[in-house]
Amino acid sequence: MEDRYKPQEIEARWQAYWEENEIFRVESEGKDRHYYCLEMFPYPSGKIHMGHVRNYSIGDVIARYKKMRGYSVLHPMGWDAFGLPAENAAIQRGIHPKTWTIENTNYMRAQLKKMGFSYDWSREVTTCTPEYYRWNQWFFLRMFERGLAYRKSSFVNWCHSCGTVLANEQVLDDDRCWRCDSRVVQKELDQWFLKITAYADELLEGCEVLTGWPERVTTMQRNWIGKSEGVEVDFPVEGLDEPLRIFTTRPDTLFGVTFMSMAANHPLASVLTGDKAGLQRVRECYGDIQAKEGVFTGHYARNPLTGERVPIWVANFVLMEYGTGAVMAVPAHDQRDFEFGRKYGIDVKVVIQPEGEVLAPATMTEAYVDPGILVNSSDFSGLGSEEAKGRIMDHIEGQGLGRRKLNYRLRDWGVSRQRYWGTPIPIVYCDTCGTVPVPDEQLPVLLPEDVDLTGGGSSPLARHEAFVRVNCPVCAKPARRETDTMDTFVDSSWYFLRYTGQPSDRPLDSTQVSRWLPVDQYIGGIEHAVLHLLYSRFFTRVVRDIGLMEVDEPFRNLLTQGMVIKDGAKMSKSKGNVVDPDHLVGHYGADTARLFALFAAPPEKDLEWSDKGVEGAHRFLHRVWALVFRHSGNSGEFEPGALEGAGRAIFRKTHQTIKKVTLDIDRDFHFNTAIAALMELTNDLTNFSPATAPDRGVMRFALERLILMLSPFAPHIAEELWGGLGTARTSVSQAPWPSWDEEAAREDEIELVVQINGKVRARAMVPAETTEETLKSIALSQEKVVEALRGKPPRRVIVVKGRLVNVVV
RNA sequence: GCGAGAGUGGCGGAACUGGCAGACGCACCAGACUUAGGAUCUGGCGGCUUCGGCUGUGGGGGUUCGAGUCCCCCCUCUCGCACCA
Repeated sequence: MEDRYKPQEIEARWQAYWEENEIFRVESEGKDRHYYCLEMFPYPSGKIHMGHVRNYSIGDVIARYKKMRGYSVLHPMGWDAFGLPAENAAIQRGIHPKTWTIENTNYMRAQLKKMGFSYDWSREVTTCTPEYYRWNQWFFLRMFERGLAYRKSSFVNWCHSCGTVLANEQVLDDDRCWRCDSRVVQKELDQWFLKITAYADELLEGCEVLTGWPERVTTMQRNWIGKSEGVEVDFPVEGLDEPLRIFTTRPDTLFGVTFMSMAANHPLASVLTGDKAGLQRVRECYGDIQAKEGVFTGHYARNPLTGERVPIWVANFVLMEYGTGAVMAVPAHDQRDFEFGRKYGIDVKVVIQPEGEVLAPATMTEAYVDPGILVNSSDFSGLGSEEAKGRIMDHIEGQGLGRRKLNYRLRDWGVSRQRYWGTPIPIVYCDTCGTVPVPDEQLPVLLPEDVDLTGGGSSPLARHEAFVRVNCPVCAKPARRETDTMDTFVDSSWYFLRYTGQPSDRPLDSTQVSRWLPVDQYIGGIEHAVLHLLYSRFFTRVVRDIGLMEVDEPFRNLLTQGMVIKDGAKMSKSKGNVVDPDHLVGHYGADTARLFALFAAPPEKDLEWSDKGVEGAHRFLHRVWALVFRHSGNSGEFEPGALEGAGRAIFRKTHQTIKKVTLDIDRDFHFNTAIAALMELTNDLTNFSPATAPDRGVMRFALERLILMLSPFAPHIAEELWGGLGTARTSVSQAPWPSWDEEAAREDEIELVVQINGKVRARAMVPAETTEETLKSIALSQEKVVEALRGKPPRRVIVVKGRLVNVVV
């Protein structure tokens, strides 16, 4: 073995070895223990960045560790390869999106291989290939059959200059297009939707069983789904046949209604309101969080419970998107209604009194929104507000005035994109037959390659005559294809199923899915807390209901890694604080890059990048190399029970380190402290000079275990050192993870801390098994303790076995 | 505003069920080897100190023999949601 650590010379060699010997290929057969370790696949934007390095280093440690623990590990990688940047590159640089994408995947695959990640590349998935996206189409058709994919008119973000729809996240803060900076407008278009709301309840309830997910992620999903239980009530409108329907979660305040308010874009708003200028004024501050603007319609409604006549207003803060677009207003018990009512001089009627207090409309400064006792509420007066909710809802339903209703914040998922680089939606429009699904046997609907992307205006596919023209699958008359493509979140909603098996005639291999799913550990960024992770949970249930598998939840455990930041800010080109993984790997090697990414912070926290810290990680690897080199020829027999002195201490430290590293990985993947423990062991070994044969044996024993434990973090150097230790062996990645012996790890001496009144005053080395009585007498005989006691007996003595004695004087 | 999380040396971060605060690494200081050091090795490294100690985990109070850890109040920061009726 070389005397100096030269990562550039060894890393490529081991990468080739792993590849040639298919070390990380996982078999599909066998009844062994298996483990599915998955990291979010990247968008092939060109090069991997530090976020990828960190994400994939975390996953790789887990995968390699589980493999050493005897699991069959499925650890795949692929490409989220459809998407907008490919089209932009085409427009800006004249490269075809496919060429651009494939070139990027080739480059990035090479980068990932240079990082030494243990992927089973035979399972690679690329979503922009017909072999993959035909199954997007297949799933879409199954959803269409079930009424889960439907078309409706809806408002979208539209950029005139780019001639296309923008996703919400592609619209900048001031309503400008992220690409061309022109104004984005709302435009009504026919769009395809997937009916995720049909699963709203199940997705919500599923959050309960996701105990392996960070709580904040399930909380965000719960909030996103936004279920609320309430009641819909019809308020008759004077002079109108049609009642005004409202939704409320506070039926207990129904007796306190003093006006009604509706959204400015409510269908009745323009019908009822005479003051068109006022209506326009309200409309202009629709959704403005500061404002409380309203206009009186001139009409009145009748409270169906009380018969009271209440004015109907249009208010800017009432949203058409939620509930029925109209609300009953209770100024006494709703802060918005209170502010609105004050501004426009509307009555406040108190119907809930807090205990031990009496609210009066004249003196209230804010709405009382908490529970209390009902007053002025007919037969319901005197009830607690929580109880009253149920009773009043019963009454409303019994009288036929309304019905209980669940409302969700969650909207159906709009998947239409007026883009080229995506999955064509497999639908044909026929003048005779209407909306016709493309038959399965005609899939895939291929994305044509000869398109004009530079034209602007309409979507590229809509301009592609040969694509658009088609004969109707039902009546064979000329018809037109749907020219929208699918949101790329469709691609990423089921790719983890496709990794388990890639049959050419079916979307997935049910046997393999049931073998591997759910994913044991999923690792990725928090930015997908709702979007990708919610869509995948939805898709998984659809695939289940189609009958292809029995999985409910796709990801059993989720680890959301923190951002990589530098100089206090997220790495970005515009801030000029990016670290290029290529340079890093070229200079220090992949092992150093991995080690630092794992050492500098626990995975779920943000990681502050430090060039100096990287050098520290690099130095550590040099020290390990030098240590192994120095002792590579050493060996010797030893009897653990017979060890003494330094040799015994090293033996114990080795067992302690195995224990700590194993538990740190198993409990929360705290690699930073695991690596710190390996550094400690290395420091101890560096200071250990074995002089006897048993000592040399202990050194070798310790080095072997050090290398085994280092291997998931820094696999290349571990392979090389494993070989450097001499005897013929297989790849270190195929060696079993070391185990520890509690007995051997136990300290035989401890430093007893002696406190007086809780302050450390003395220390003494004592055998670890010393009894409490003896510890007490040792403590009391300490010079400082004797001084402090001055002959008097201690007030109290607390003995913590194996740790300390506190003498209270 | 609501919800969640976090505040520990110059920095990143350790500290299991309350029991030696600051592991490990970085930076820094001193020394060794050197023509040289931005290489390597050794040692030191929270603050104050009359060298006995004192003090210290955002601030204040409390429980306890003992609090970074538990309880109450306050401050700051980060993230998420933000008129959801």
